Amino acid sequence: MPPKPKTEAERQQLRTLIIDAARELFVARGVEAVTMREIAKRIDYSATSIYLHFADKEAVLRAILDVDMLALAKRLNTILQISDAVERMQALGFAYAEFALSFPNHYRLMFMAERTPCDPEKSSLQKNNAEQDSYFLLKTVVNDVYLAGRFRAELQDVDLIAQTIWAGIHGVCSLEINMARDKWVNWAEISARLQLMQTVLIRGLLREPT
Amino acid sequence: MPPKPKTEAERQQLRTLIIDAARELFVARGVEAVTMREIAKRIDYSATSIYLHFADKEAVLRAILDVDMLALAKRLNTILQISDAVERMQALGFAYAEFALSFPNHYRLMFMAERTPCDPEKSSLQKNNAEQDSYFLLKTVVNDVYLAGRFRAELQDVDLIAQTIWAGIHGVCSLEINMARDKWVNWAEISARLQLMQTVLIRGLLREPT
DNA sequence: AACATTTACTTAACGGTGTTAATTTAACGG
DNA sequence: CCGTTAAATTAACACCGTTAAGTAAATGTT
Repeated sequence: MPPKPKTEAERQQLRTLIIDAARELFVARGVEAVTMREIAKRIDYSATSIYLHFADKEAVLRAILDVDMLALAKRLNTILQISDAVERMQALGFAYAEFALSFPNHYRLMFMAERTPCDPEKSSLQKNNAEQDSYFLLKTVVNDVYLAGRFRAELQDVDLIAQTIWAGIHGVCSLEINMARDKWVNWAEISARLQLMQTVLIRGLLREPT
Repeated sequence: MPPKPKTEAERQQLRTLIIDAARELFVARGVEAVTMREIAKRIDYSATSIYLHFADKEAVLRAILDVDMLALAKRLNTILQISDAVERMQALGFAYAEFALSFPNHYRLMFMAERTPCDPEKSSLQKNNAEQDSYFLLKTVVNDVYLAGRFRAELQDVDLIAQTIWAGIHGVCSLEINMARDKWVNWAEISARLQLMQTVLIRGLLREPT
């Protein structure tokens, strides 16, 4: 039974209703496995109604990722209360990994699934705002360590350092998410793998005296 | 026009014809985007003929991965000619990354795409044979470094060390493959990222003197 | 030599997909 | 009070993976 006029607030409400239903299903069973009809059923609408709010399935996914990137950034920002720069950097790695391993399907959507590249222009998130942009937060945290003169002398590119740390932690998490059920490899405990990666990153990047 | 009898060799030939056509398409455009009808057209058969040789699309993919895992192992084995254990270990990392970055869609199928876990029972590859099992090759190479007493004293688990190296290299490669087109991040050169990861791994894992 | 059987393959068809077009229903502005 | 418009629906399209049913050629048996 379709009534007519809808305030902008109501439209937005329905948008987030769709996003939340879709996320729950995507996370539980993967994007490809979930149908538009299924998402619609979940919120008692017809499948075609979704197209009044999103261009296509991909657009629903993008909207979800935008919201979740913000959630990740918010979560990671809690480490800013740590005063020591190096400790803060390590804590960021652990917080990131905790997110990835707590919500593996989430993480897969965000950082492992094939997708069209994310354009800052088209995102609702503000780039270079640490509260919304997790990469910028990482860069900031790395930069603090850099300014404290704790990195090895030859390491002068903060982006390069940040990307190496990201790669290390992401490597551990993504292998865990994708391959850890594989019987082929005799996997060590994920906590041990994560801890060793952190240690290796710190030892490999910081100056010798502690 | 269907003739009747086919030798086992001919059956096998058709199997690899299907595999090769499917791989080419999968690698070019991703598994989901390629249809069975398309694979069939490529080799001038009807779509249903594929089902005479494979249970379903997933089975075609598995067969491809089996072949390609072997190809990767073969490629990586060339590093065994290097005599120094530490150099050999580094060379393995570079060779692995070269494979991943040269055949990104291949690599995605093998190590990044969601898939049912790989069971050694059902694979044609021999586990713990360095010529076919790349993880075993890595473990062997790591073990040589271990036996040479080059790792830090507290590192006693060869699997853990191997998995950390794998995670580091995989992290660099998978971020490159999935995210490097992303305008959000100011990416450093991939060669610099790979080199720094190698350096960090070596510094983080090996004993101090050299 | 004739014929039933088996094999390799094809076309037809099924249920389901993302998406678009056409249609209905309800509230608003005049 | 009625046409317009917005929100929703149902119908429909082209295509997907897969299965069922059908067809043609080589074989083994008689």
